[in-house]
Parts: sequence; structure tokens; C-alpha cells
Amino acid sequence: MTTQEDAFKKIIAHCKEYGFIFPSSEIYDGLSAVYDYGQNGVELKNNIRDYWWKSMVQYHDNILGLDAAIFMHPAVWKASGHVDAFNDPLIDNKDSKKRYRADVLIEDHIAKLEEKVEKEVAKAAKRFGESFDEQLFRDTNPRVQDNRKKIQDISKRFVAALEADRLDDIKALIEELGIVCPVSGSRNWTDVRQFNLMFSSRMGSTGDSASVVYLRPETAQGIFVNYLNVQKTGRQKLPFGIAQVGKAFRNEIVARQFIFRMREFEQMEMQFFVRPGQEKEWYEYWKKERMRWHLALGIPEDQFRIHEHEKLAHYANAAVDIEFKFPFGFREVEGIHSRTDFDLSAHQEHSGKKLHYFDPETNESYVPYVVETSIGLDRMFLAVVSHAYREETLDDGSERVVMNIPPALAPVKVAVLPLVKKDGLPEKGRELFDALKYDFNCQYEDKDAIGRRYRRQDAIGTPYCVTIDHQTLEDNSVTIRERDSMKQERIPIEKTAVIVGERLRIKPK
RNA sequence: GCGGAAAUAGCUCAGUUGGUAGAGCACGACCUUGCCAAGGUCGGGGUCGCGGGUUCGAGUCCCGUUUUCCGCUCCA
Repeated sequence: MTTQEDAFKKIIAHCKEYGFIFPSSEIYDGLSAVYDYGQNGVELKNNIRDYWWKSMVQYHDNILGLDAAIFMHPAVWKASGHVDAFNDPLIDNKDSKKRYRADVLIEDHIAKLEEKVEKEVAKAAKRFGESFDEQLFRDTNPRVQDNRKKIQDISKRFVAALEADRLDDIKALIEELGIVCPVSGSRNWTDVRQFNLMFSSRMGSTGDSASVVYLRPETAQGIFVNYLNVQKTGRQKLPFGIAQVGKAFRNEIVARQFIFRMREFEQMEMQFFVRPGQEKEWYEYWKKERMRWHLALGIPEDQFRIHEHEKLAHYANAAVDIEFKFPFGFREVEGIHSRTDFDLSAHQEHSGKKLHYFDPETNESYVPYVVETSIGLDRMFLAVVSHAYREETLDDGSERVVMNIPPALAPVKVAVLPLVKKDGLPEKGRELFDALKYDFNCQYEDKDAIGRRYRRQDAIGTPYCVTIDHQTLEDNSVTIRERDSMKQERIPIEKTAVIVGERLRIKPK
């Protein structure tokens, strides 16, 4: 086992042991790639969500919130391209154990035939010199004609099979064409199987009258179909944004790496609507702005990487990933995409409803362009947790595990710890706890030695421990101990809330 | 989905050539100490991932299966 794997396993174990994340339905052996957030996990997750929501909706008067339903009209997913684009027929080679997209295998085969034709044409062109009539050659040469017919037949049959959902015919085609696995060179194929990315269910009570509904594979479409509702009722002018946080579902073939790729996950998305032609400018703006958001948490810059997409999705004209250095390498945590007017135009076309914005400044009416920022809440959680996990050897040789979670995101902000469980210290501690609990998520603990209680709080990332000792009874002062430095200072008890509150604030870079 | 590895108490693990489970830590109560974990006493907790098979007898051998991690594959 490599150190990297080892480190990741420790983080996963720590998450379970300290109530951050549990496998779903664990007493029934778990459910693959589904996880539950425990008592500390839910606090951390809520805090990340709040930090994002505030930085979008509260700090920008031209960004408004939305919470669209998970179920949407099935036509939404037809318009967005999800129904068609995510039906990949897959086939495995039994010898090499490699998996291929069946359509790609057939397309490659067609490409080879086309190559043959081109070679034939090139050869003839060389032979006949200047008198060569390429079009005539293509139309009359028997070998070219033969290959052309083959290509036509294959394409026709393949498209028909795909449309009729006849997977056995696709397999038959692969076998008849004698397509071999590029790795093993064998024709030992499994059956073709269809994987659809979207989970589906049925809405309505009885089988026949019920219609298929999908669990949304992304939250973005809920924003697009509502953009005019929000723009008009929120009296917004372009540019303006709509922010939404919510669950999305993807039936991944392989979902793995703990909470990095789950079948049920939570997205935090903001779609920013702009005048056509200004999308590049806003794309650059949000790229910078989103990076600032990450860095304001105090995570070092070298833990992040920008990855520009070269191959763009069907809807985008520019796309970038913000990647984080997870224990298993740099992976996407957030995407910023310039989505053009693809989505709104598609919905306009499919719904038959005009989705134009009337621009009072230019007196023009148009479909806005969209710049999207889309961050995985669970991935952000994993980023924070995996960066925070530390095993430290202290000066005296003892060891501690500490979660160096950004204080503003920590599940528990303050632990109130009476030094001893007698002499009225617990009562004093309860008093302080009751004074703090309306402002912060606090814990009160009086069991075990004080050192052990510090370690327990370190393990869940509590930034501050306030200790009540005998001096507190005399002069109403307490000690406040900081998680990372383990340094203590004595402060007046009534200033605890103000001091902690001040130190928890996130200061943007 | 394929291949590799793993699964015994909450955690880390032990368990002989097959003879029906142990330790440390953790947890609960009480006593003691009191500013950076691991003092004392007592106690709770396991149909050994699950299902079959072989056997007089399976944590141990065989087959299947589930889950997790890794590699491949997939991931607008």
C-alpha cells in the first residue's frame, strides 16, 4: 500500500470514527457509493453551504436564490440533451477485460473504411496526374463504390439498431464486421449493455397512466426554466445570477473514491445571465472570483490547480475546472463554464415559449448567454477534510490527530471544559455554555482529564476550548485555548462570545 | 463490469495441523488526579460480512455472494 492510499484510508476511518460520514444502510452491508453525514459531518456540510450561499446571494445584490424541485417535466431532459447524450452502449472484451463504447468501435471501423477510400483516391490521383477527375473516380471506381456502400449499410443498420434499442443487433454487427479488440486482438465480446446516467421513476399511481420522471442529473436546468420568473419578480436587469443548492443524481457505472463520486450528491450552482458577447469577460471574472472564495478559507494556493478544457461539451464555448489536490491526486472540485445560449435556446425551442430578455439599455430583445459556476458540495467537504487531517508529534513526544478545519467551517466552534468536576466549576461551565449556545455550536464536557478532552476536540476540529478553573470563580476570567497552536490566554468570561465571533470571521483575500 | 487485496467487539488486531472466541484501547458507573490522551474497581458489548457445502465438529477448508480500497473502464 502506498503512503497516499494509506493517508486516504486514515481520513475515511477518521470520518467514520468521529461522526462525520457513515456508509449508507450500514447494518444491511451498506449501499454502494452512498453515504450519510453524521453529527459532525452535517455541521461541516451546512457551514460550507452557508459560506457559499452568503458569498453568492447575500454579498451580491444581483444574485438571487432559488430552490427548484428535484422532479421536472421529462421534456426538460430532452431539451437539455441528457436523454440522448447519455445512452452509451457499452461492450467488454472478455480477453483483455477492456470496456469500449460499442458505437465508438463501429465508428472506428467506418473510419478505417473511409481511410481506404481516400487511399484509393490518392493513388489514382498520382497515377492519372492532372487529367484526374476526382468526382468521376469516386462515382465510378468499383472498389470505392464497394466501400461506400459498406459504410452506408453499416451506418444505416447501426442507427436503426440504436434507435430501436436493439442491443443484440449492435453486438451482431460488431461480430459480423469482425471488429477486434485493439488490445487483445480477439473477437471474444460480451453482450452490449446500455447505461443511462439518469435515474428514473414513475409519477402517478397506476402503471399505464403513469409517466416516466427523472431524478435530476444536475440542478442547472431548474434555474434555466425559472430564469424569467426570477428576473421579472426580482426586477433584475442583466447581468444577474440565480444561485441554487440541491441534490442531483447520476447512475454512474463506477462510483468510487469515498464521497468524491457518489450516485446521490449535492451541487451548489450559480448561473449568471449576461448580454451576448460579454460572456468571455464574465467567465474570466467568475474564474477569479471563485478562486478567491477557495483561498479565503486559508487553504494554500498550491493545493489548487486550474485546468482549462480543450475538448468542450456540446453546450459550452469555454470551460475550466478548479482542481484540488485530494489524497488520490488533483481532481475537479468546481467547474466554471461559459454555456452560451445553448440551454435557454433549447428550452425556448422545445417549450415553444419565448425566453427572450428585453434589454432596456439597448432596446434589444435576445436570449441571454450564461456563465455557470458549479461546485460539488460533497467534494468541497472532502477537500476540506482531507486537507485538514493532521497527525502531529508534539514537543513532549506525544501524538495527536487534529483536524485543521477553517474555523468558520468547524462543526463545533467552542467547547466549554470545567477543569475539574467539582467545586462549582461544572455549574459555572454550564452558565457559559448557555450564554454561548445561541451564537455558536458548542459542546460542554466535564468527563475525563482535561488533556484528553482537548484531544477529543482536536479530532473533530473544534477551534476553541474555553476552560473554567478555580481562578474563574474568583475573578470571572477563563482560559481560551487555540486548536492549532495549543496556546492559551486568559480572557474575561463575558468577552468570550465577542472574541470567538471575531476570530471565526472569514476575511476574503 | 473485469482483475487484485481486505472483512473477527466502537477502533487496532491475535486466534495453533479444523475442537463452538481473546487482548489493548474505546464505552458506562463509581473512586482518585487536575491544563494537553492512556491511575484503580466493577460492568456492558461478538450468531467471526452474508449464504451454502465438506466434516462428528468450520473464525479456520471449498464454492457463491455483499461491501470497501486499488488498477482498468466510465465520468456533457
